[in-house]
Amino acid sequence: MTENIAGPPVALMERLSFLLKSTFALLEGTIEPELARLGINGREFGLLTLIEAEGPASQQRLASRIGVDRTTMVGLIDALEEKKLVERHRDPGNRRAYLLEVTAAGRKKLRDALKAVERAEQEALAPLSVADSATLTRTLQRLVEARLHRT
Amino acid sequence: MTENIAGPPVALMERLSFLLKSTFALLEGTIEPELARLGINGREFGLLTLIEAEGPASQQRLASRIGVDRTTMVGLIDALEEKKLVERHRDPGNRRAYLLEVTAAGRKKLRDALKAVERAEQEALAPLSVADSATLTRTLQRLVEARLHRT
DNA sequence: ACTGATGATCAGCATACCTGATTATCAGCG
DNA sequence: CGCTGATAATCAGGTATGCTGATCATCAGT
Repeated sequence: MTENIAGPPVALMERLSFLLKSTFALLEGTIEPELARLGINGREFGLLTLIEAEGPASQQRLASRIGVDRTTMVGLIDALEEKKLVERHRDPGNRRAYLLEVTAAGRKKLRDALKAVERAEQEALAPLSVADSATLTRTLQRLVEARLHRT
Repeated sequence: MTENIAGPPVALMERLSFLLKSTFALLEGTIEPELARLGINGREFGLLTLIEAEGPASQQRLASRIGVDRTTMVGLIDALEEKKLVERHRDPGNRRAYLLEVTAAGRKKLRDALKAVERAEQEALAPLSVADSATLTRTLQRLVEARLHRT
């Protein structure tokens, strides 16, 4: 009954980093195809979410919020702008910077994508009870928040 | 009291994929420097763990166990072999394949690395109670295992 | 006006990973 | 035996990604 038919060995199943990486990969495998049908990817979804939540903000400010390099952000915004989901507006109070804003189409896309992501998350969490899913989310939130307060 | 001083916006803190990725990054940031002092990285640690657990096995068999491409495995084993931590032995029963084995030095390295990893994990989990940490690990294990049984 | 800092951008480099082809070996079958 | 198709490892090449350092425009303070 305790065979090890397939999958990783027991030793790795004890390693938190392996579990986190595997679980993330599992979730990504569900989410990315869904988002691809909407013409975006997971990172773009996250960035859209961020821009909408943070209101108009500069690229560097947004980049620092999600741990993306400033030079990488250029390409990400390029892609979103080409898809007419966000717009670069010069900041009148600081003409070096842009104020990034989500377009109406971007908000629509975000709503659709959010539905898809939530569906994918629920599917990925299907093996767990609702209570256990909620506990998992809260536990991870605590870890991420604790990290911020330490830095 | 509910200010949002820094860190990601509330909207992203609800997204499981974001939480998993962030938590993994957090853990990696602790583990990798520790392993670097031993001259290996996280992936090599995982591979060493796997080879020791799975006994002598072929590259492709091991690769499939951790979701690594067969061509990527070549370079990984090259690096471990150069460090004298594993050895390629031709399989006498199948001279196309190698049987990979952990050397004595590799086992020693693995023991040291395991200690470092466990220390880093405990540090990363410090914000949680021991019970909550155990729950987190078990929950993630259930998700990963459920995935295997579905495939 | 001059100086140092900042926001966005770009060129160039390194890394990582996969696709497809190659070589050696195997197993099965006439 | 000697084919034939499959398999293990490898390598060459392309692609994607992300970073470092430099550049240009702008700002803030003197």
